[in-house]
Amino acid sequence: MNKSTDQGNRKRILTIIKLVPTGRVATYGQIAHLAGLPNNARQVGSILKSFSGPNIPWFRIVNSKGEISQRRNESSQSMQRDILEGEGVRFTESNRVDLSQYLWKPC
DNA sequence: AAGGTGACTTTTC
DNA sequence: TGAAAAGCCACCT
Repeated sequence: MNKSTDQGNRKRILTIIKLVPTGRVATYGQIAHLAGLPNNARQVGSILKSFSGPNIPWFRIVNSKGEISQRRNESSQSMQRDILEGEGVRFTESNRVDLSQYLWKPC
């Protein structure tokens, strides 16, 4: 495996994220799995942290509990929730989304 | 080069 | 049910 492979993984992950439709969410692990990196959920978060480009619906990625992951700078967290609610995603009283309802199921 | 870190997940109690 | 621990792996010091 060479250097270009790693960058290819990054590109693959971003490509998958772009496929998540409006009003739906996906988990870090799910994205990693679809990108062919089954045990690299953490890397998905790592990439989203460093790369915030256009056309990347980063806000549709939540953790396995259906909640918005905690981060150093919490400014983007409230923004993430606002955007999702704007797309019709409802949050429970425990600040989680119902994955059985909103989780993206690729066909 | 070796050890710490983190926008995670799964298992264990 | 839920908190805590263990597992994981690319990145950064």
